Amino acid sequence: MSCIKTIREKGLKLTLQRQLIVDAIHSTQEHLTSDQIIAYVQDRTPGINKSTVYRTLQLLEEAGCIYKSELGGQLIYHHNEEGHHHHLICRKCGRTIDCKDDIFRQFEKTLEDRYGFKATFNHMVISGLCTKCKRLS
Amino acid sequence: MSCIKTIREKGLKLTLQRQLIVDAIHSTQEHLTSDQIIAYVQDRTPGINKSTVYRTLQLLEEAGCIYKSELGGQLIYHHNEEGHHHHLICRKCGRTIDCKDDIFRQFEKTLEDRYGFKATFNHMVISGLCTKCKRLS
DNA sequence: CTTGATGCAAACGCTTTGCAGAAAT
DNA sequence: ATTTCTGCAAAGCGTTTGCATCAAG
Repeated sequence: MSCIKTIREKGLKLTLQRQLIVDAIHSTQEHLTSDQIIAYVQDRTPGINKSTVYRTLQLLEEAGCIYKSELGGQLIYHHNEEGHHHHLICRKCGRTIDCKDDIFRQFEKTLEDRYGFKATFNHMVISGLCTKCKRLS
Repeated sequence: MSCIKTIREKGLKLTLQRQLIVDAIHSTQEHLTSDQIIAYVQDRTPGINKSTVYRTLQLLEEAGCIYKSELGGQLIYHHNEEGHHHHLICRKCGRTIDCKDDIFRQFEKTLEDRYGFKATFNHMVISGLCTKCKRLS
């Protein structure tokens, strides 16, 4: 669990709260909203405060342990175990497909050729329809 | 000004407030935040209320006259004169480059081939470096 | 005259902050 | 013992809502 190691290395204190928050983020390959993280943590140890969760998420983000993105006006969090990657989210069933950074290579080239623009794709969240839902619609 | 026409056609009332808000959105090719729209409108006619602006923006969005997206945690608004299009925003100088929908065609195909995923790109905002800033960095 | 829009103030949801007490090192 | 973290409560921010009044049609 590299988050824990990072916390130690930075001389930060390793509290139960922080361990639980790190757990929550690693509990899924999908994104979590702050509410989901708060629920996970409070479910296991009632009494843990929202502000602690928000503070820890901020800390973990600054330490590079997690990513924060936006989806539908909500902030969402994801761990950073496998480096840069992206998500395809089905707007019907909500299924998330992870994909690697290299899908953007060709698209980046197109943008650079046509507009001279060097795009940066940071942990993108792309909305659409997955194979199943595409067939049904 | 097709927004005005749409308002009329829908039997909605054409007030000074609404005209000013439509003006604001057409005053630039770039995105505007709600704050910028509120400022534009109040600058010309002091006393116009925020809630009127928010209500009108919602109305115009539902009528398909404007787009709402998110950028850096903020909601941003853009008129819809030329149909679907996208923006490349330079994270250094803030310059906005408009680009047409067709830049995504090939990328869409890649996603469909590799993941069976039918992506939808709605008025995307892509961050990166423009030609000038790229050279300087 | 009728319907719909406005301004105001208050509520909203999510996130952040100041502070005193509590826990990790 | 010394930091640093926590819970609490309160404030912050952008946005939304209920309501009485006002204006467009």
